Amino acid sequence: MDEAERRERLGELAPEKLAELEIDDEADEHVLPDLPNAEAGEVVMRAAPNPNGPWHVGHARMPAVIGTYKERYDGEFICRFDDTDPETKRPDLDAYDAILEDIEYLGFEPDRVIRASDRLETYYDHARELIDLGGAYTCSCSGEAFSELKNAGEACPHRDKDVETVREEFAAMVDGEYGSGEMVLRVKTDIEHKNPALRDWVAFRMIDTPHPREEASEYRCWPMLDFQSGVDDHLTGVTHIIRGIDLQDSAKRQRFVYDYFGWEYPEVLHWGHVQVDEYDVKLSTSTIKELIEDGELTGWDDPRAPTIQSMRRRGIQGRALVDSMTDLGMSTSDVDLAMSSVYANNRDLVDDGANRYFLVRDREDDPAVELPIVDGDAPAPEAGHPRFHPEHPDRGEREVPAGRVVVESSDLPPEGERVWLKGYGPVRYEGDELAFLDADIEIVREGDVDVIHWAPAEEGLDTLLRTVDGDVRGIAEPALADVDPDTVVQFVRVGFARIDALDSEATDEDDGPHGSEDLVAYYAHP
RNA sequence: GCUCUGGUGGUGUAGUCCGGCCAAUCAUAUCACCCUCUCACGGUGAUGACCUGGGUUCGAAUCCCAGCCGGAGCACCA
Repeated sequence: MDEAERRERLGELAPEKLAELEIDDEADEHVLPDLPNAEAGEVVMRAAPNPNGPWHVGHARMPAVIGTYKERYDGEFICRFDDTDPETKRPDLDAYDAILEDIEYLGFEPDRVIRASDRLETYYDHARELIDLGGAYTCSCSGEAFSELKNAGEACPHRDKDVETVREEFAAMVDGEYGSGEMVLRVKTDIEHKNPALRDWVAFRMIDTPHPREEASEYRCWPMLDFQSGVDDHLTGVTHIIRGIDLQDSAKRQRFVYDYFGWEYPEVLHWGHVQVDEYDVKLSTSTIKELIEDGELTGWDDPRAPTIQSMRRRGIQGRALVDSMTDLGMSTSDVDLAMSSVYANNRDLVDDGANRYFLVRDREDDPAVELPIVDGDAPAPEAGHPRFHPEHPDRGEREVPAGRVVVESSDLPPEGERVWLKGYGPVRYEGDELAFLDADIEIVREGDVDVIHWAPAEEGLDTLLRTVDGDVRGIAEPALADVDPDTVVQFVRVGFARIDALDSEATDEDDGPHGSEDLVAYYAHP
């Protein structure tokens, strides 16, 4: 009796028990904890990426979690680009759209997309208001000088300037009359606060480098994250903020501004950093960017890169990544995401749809060997006919021409022993040929004979399989030529892969496509 | 140094607020077996964890104290 039947029986015998079971099921789907003080229809959350590059897999967590809560609470999902540093975290103009595409691939669509660099006047207005409230002062101390005073809990001489002067100096900042480092606007908090991180922090500073977006290129006076983000969260009606533990003090800093304005601070949740196993590459936009610039990686979608674009090119569905991310929960400690969990989720999603094909790999430590199939105790058929999918006979069978074939050398039995070519039949390995045998599938069922995959030597497709661990060459069966690019297939006994192209374009990579391949595929996982 | 913050199997997670139903949940991983033209899927089983030490209590993963270990902030980065 399978699960469905069991439930049906239970429904007849004890309906109330079945109802309990179903309630439990529903609870299971809520992997994430409830949001504090959340009311359906009134939850607003935002992802606030810095557009300094396309996303790595760790970035999937924010849209995954926000998107999941949005669905649960019928809330709103804002994507706000916090692009207020034209210099050290300089925005990459292509990254805005790349990030939006990454979000779409994950299966979400932001209800609103905004850019902080469009909103400078708003921040200036709030700064002026804050100055009038006596909550901010212009300061020309050097960073080091102020830091020393701050650590000693002492105010700098600028702290007591009269509002009029502050107003004028801030206007001069906005007008770009100071150079980088000459003047900042500080929020007046508590210079003796026991946590030094909260003492009179910088709200605006001067940056000489123009912003890469043309619309914002004239501005020189830029808000710091805590000011900009704090103002925007309030103005856009954000009710729940999720941020990393690196921003643990942000809420405490921003509360000073909220208090000046009489605003109510949103609920805040923090979570730890995500690391991903299986990659040598650090999960960091700038590191990946450097590797690409140095030619160590071919691009953001290099299969060896721990990026969203790479996942996508490998045929891993966004949903699989999202499920793994929500499984991570909301813990404040750092977590390691096991890629095997993403793969397990993806397998659930693609196994049923992925048709089966043969790819014989030709690796240095396990080369493909080419052998003719000859008549043995029985005449050798001209072709094999394996199913497209073991559980879907209705999808039909492929035709794999026999004659001269290739197999992976480690699959070959000892000389004189038998092996079953999947979808074709039994052969005996005779050193330089494979002799077709008069035997039926019983020899396999008895356990004496292994079943292996194979491909025709002549009609086979010269294939490049790009994997996390580097490129693998091989020969694939010709039926793959009829598969549309972007289809996810399973290479029998190898793993799932996405068909990338049916003819390759040459690259200047050491090991990349030479342009002669008939097929390029990206490996997903076993 | 100062200030936050956290520690449940290899990984993630439930349980911790309001001690007993927890000799600890679920998933993944690994191994074995079953199924199978031997991959994958599916099924069965096994492996494997409450950071340490005290205390409170009839009873502690849960409460208290100390220690150990980890992460973060103290930027004119986000």
